[in-house]
Amino acid sequence: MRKVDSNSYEPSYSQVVRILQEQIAVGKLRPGDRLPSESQLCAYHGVSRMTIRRAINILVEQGAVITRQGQGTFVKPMQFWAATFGLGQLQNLLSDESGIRIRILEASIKLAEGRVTRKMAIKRSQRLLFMRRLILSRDKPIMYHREYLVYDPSRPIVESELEVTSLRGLLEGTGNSFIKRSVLSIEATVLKDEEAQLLQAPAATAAFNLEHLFYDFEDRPVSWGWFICPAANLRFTTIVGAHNKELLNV
Amino acid sequence: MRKVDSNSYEPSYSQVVRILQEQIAVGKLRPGDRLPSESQLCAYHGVSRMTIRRAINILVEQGAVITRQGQGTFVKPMQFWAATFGLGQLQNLLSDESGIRIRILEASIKLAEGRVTRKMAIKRSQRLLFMRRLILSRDKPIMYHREYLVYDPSRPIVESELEVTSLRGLLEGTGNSFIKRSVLSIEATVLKDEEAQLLQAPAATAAFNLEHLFYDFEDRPVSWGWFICPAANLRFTTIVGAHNKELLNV
DNA sequence: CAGTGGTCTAGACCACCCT
DNA sequence: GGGTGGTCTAGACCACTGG
Repeated sequence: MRKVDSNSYEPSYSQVVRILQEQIAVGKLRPGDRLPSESQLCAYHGVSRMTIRRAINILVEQGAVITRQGQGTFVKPMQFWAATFGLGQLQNLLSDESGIRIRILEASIKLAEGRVTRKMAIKRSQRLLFMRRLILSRDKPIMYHREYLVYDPSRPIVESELEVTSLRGLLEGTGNSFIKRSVLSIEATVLKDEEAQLLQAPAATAAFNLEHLFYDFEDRPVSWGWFICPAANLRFTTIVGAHNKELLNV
Repeated sequence: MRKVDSNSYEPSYSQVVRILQEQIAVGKLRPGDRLPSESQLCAYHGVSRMTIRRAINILVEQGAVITRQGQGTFVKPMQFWAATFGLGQLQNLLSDESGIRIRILEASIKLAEGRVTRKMAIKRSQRLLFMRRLILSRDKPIMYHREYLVYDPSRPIVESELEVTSLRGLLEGTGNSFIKRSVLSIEATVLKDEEAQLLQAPAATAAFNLEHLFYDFEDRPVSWGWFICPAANLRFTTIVGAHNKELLNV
């Protein structure tokens, strides 16, 4: 079994993490097994207890092991429910920065009514900037976006929104320091006729609906909208359980 | 500004985390702002540097702040791309433990062919256990499951699969210590006629397709399958950015 | 009781950044 | 050079678990 090499450029705690990960990955440590105690690992690797603890904490955060006070540290079984899907995959879709363009289909002032007033918790009389955008990759439409923005000339967010021509700008652009948090949700949906036409897809195509609700630092909703992305363009993938980093590209 | 109370039952590092989170949440610390240096925080709160560092590391893992060696620690802007969606929502759907039943529609031995051989990287002659299950909640069908299992009497996984009558058992059950890792992916799809009929839904309803590929500790695929879940039953939600825990139930 | 992990300290040395 | 975060040590005391 390998030990920590204190002459390496890699920090000791990181070496310990790798060594333990490896033993789990090859099945030398199986789910439910107890790891050597911290003091044993200290003695074996010749490092201090804090270094060992740091390594173990990293494995805990990764979900690879679980610590039980008074008992020990144990290898976790694969937890199906622990799987998480990131929006990174969407980012990949849009990473071809140069080929991405945004076409603004509509930008108009509306008065709040119906669903919008409830979603954004605003009065019916409130003025809203309504926008419809089409996101194109190499001149092929890949996403459709609808958004309601609170129209308040005293808040510069509207201005910055109007200038947006890149998706990156749209979602993490210059103006986003006005946004404190955002509630996102993903639904499966079927393209409506209008959407299918805009996205040049057959009617009734499966699609993701990514809804977003942005809040400012006063906890007021400032923007509500959603992206429609045909299923063919997007798929969320993840790996759960013990694996080597190299597998992440599978 | 509040300080750490060393007489509290809450650990010091945790108090520091809360205090800093709070200052970010109320906008006292804005995106891009620099936090007080670690030594300043030590002096202010009257704790050691390791305690402060531990607190800051937690904020780093949460994505709330970023550290830059030689410069300082800064509040991160809200990162749309950092959003992650967990399978916890699916778990909620199935959490009504007593009301959940599984009906086995089919369980038969097949020979590998076509897609399956490629997905599972097995020979055409390989024998597979093919299963179709319907998951019911209070006698209403909510999910449909298809699965191919490598049929190898020397491996006990097949046996344990056949005994499965609860979903919890299926996904994290007794037999799962044979599974080292799993590749999951989510797609948007439209119910096929057969699926719609089984799920008692209108034809061409939007649905999620959750595909899973399980590997054993020898890195051999042992199970490939997918869940079909009508959109009405499932929605993935998450919050990104500064927020109080209480908001997570919104 | 002995052994485990959980918290915490008061130092140390280093790499890095800015002026 | 002076300040920042990054790594690490050698202790300490505590809470919890099991026999």
